[in-house]
Amino acid sequence: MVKRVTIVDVARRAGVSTTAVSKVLREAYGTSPQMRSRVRAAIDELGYRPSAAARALRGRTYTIGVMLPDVRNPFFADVLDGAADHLAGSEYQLFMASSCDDEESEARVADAMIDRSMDGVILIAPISARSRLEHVARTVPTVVIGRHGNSGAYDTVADDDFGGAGLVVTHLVGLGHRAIAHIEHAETDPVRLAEMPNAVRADGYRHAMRTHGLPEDVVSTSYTREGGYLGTRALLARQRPPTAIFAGADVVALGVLDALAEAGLSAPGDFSVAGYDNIAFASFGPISLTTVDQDGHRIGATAARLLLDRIADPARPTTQVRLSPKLVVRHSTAGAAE
Amino acid sequence: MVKRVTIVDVARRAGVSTTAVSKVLREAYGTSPQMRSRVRAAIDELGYRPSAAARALRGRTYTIGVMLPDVRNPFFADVLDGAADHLAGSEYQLFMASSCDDEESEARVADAMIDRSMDGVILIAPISARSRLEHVARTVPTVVIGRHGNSGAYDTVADDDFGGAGLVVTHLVGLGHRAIAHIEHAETDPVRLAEMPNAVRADGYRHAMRTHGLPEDVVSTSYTREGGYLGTRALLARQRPPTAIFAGADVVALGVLDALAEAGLSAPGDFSVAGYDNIAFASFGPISLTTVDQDGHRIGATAARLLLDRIADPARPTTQVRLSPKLVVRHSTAGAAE
DNA sequence: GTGAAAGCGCTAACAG
DNA sequence: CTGTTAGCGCTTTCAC
Repeated sequence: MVKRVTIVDVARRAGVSTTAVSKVLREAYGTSPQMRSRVRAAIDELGYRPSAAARALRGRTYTIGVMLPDVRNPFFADVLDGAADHLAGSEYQLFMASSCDDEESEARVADAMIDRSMDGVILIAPISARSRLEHVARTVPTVVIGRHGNSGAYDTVADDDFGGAGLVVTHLVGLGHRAIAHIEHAETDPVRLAEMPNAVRADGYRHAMRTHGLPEDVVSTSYTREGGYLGTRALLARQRPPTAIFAGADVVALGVLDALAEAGLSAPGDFSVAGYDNIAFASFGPISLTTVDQDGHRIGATAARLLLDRIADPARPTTQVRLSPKLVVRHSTAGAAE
Repeated sequence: MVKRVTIVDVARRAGVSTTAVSKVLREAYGTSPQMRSRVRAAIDELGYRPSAAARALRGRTYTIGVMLPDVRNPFFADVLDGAADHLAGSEYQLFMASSCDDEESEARVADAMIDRSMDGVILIAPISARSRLEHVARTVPTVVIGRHGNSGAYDTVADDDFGGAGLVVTHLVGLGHRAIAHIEHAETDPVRLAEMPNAVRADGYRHAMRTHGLPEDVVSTSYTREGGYLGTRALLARQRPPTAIFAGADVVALGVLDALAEAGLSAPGDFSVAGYDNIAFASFGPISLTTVDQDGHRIGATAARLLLDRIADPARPTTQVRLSPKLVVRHSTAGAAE
């Protein structure tokens, strides 16, 4: 293995001290123009890049960690893109790690980021207890995406899931549907019931249904394709199935369509189906899913911005950003059969 | 921000030297049972975790970097799962970073991993020049996934893309098709033509067509949904379109189906369509795509195994693992119309 | 404006 | 078996 070029090599080549090189590197105060150019020249000639690992011990690592719950959910790709775009051109590098939908693995991932002295972390839709998130946030600048509770320890960026669910219900009611079922991600923990996007969407659904004077009809499974499949099977087994199904996430809606196809049914002919997230596949011709776009790109970019601000000033008061979603009407929803 | 517990705190608490703590941590030679238990107790009481950042300067970081070209391609999720599963239980933590389909961003990502003293890197389907890959491999233990050339500097894990393409052609020929088009990812660089999976698949297609005495019919676009869409539009515009379309990747096949749907056509009624990768959506009811499964999970697990072996012994000779793909027949392919 | 020196948390020689 | 000591590559006082 090749030996790395270090700051000492650069200093020797430029005929200056390592301190000087360090200052030029960080554009710190106290360097003359001619020293800067000599150091820069030496850096280029030698192909020097500072060791982030060594920097970690004293200063920054220029590393930001993103914890995401599920590599497969394409919605998170949009969030990542947004964060990456915001960070492009800066010295920061994004690294992601996925957790496995349980608190222990979330803790392991967050600890791993802390142990590696990352300068900041973005946690996407974490399920961990509030106290745990605050513990992380007290150790490293933290932005939480998706959770609705506000904390004095971390900034948050979330979609208005309550309003977004309302958009879907209103759309379906406008099409003449009255029996509208909602497939949600089962949740029992009281804090998560108040803070997790899935729970807030379910609340928004319930509220909207009540507002329209319609009966609530919630099926609890999980935010996966299988959850949608199982939920739909349960609905189809009823004597009087609903006429419309609002899946809490697009991946769930895919499972709904799976189950319908298996039963020889389709959307919107037999059932209207709507999702949430506007993942790339939602626009896929044969699916053409009506859904809610929560602009993952903007969410990611906002999270990156808040994080850089907090890294710059860890003491600044926390912010909660809530972005407004918009309904994307496609072909999976249509007027209710008489 | 809270101050971290360090090895000094643990040593003081346990009444031993930091060397002793370090040895216990690494299960190194030269510690008595009673010392081990005292140190372990102190670690637990204090909630100590070693700083990977500090370790980086002397020993390992227990960090493995995975560079992937596209977060959106669900096939890579399988590879990641495989690698993560193999690493579960070990001290290693996986971090991923995505590049942007150009050599410069690949270099930036690989350098970022090197700068952070990662113990090893897994590069998924990199497009960089061979010399660049070997440069990386001389700096850090490296496993390359997807590339076919073999190198003395890095291990490789690849699917038998040549054979896999043959499976598809043989399947379609067996169904009675004779006009079979292939949509590939355009490639001009000579090394990539020999090493990249897309190019090898195209070769396998050509070879299989020749073997069956059929005319080659290749459309060059890109391995994206849009590439499939555009390629299909071109095919449909012909006087005599083919009867079957073999897309070089499942995402491409989705674009094919997009274009067909737009033209009021469908698979397998009007055209047989096959893909490659067996991404999760390929099994989605309304799509039900015939495709080739290259077992991403096993590819990822194998890569992780090779990487750990190389980290343990950087001098060992390199290995090239080639995994056999298998055809998954679903409903998007059917007998050719007479 | 510049550089010598100390030290971040850990590991690895080397004595004892 | 155990502890002392010297760094790893960088940043940061603090003299000059």
